[in-house]
Amino acid sequence: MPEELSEAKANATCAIADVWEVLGRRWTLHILKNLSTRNVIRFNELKRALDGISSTVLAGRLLELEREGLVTKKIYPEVPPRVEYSMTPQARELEVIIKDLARWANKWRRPDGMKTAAIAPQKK
Amino acid sequence: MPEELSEAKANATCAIADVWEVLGRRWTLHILKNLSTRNVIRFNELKRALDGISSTVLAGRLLELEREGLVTKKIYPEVPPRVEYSMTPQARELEVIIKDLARWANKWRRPDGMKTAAIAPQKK
DNA sequence: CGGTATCCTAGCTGATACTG
DNA sequence: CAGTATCAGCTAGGATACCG
Repeated sequence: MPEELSEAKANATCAIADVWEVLGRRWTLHILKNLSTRNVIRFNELKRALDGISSTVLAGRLLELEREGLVTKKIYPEVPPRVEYSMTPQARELEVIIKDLARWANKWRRPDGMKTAAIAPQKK
Repeated sequence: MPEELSEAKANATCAIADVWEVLGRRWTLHILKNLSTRNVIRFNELKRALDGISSTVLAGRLLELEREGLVTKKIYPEVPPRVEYSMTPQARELEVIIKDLARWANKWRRPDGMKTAAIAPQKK
């Protein structure tokens, strides 16, 4: 009777809604991707990896992800300061789904248009 | 040998990027949800179902979805005009993944904050 | 009915500082 | 190093009006 599967009138997307809002934002997916390849990563390290993102935005994205329970930050009271970000188990599970999505995307990749330039994050 | 699974440096999200841009936009998920419950649906019918969306935006979203190959429109040269929208097989496959996502979202539904209030029990 | 054409605004995004 | 504060630009989204 879990209606996650059989709902017909209520909105199944409700629960997704807020996560979706975060995931849909710029850079978020790329941040997650970078996190997924390493266990932990530091702020500027991540910033360099993304190259093009500003501190402002990166900090914002990370905060959102943290609030959604997808990322945890660990602060080391040192000087110079060190902060390590990592994915939560929740995010690890999401990772799997995103890979399904990636597989799906590759499978149906537009054979004609080819508008999906290999790298291009999605600027502008 | 398909590295959709094992990639470690390239961006797996690349292929997703443009679909993501569409899926991440407002209303899109809801449109898809409505389409998924019915085989075909007409413009204003959909508009009523979403209630709150403007013609401008709905038309835009539908066009985007069509371009992504997720939706097809069928125009009947009648008067008054009738246009039916439906999901493509590609979208049907995506539907499965989105349900996985919904399941994931429900599973990890914030037990504490409860900011994701299904129907918002408390205010603000 | 099923859209387009216009216009307007909130807010995301980014650049540029500046701190602990 | 790891951010915040501030300001500016652009654009997605919505309201409104109109047409085939």
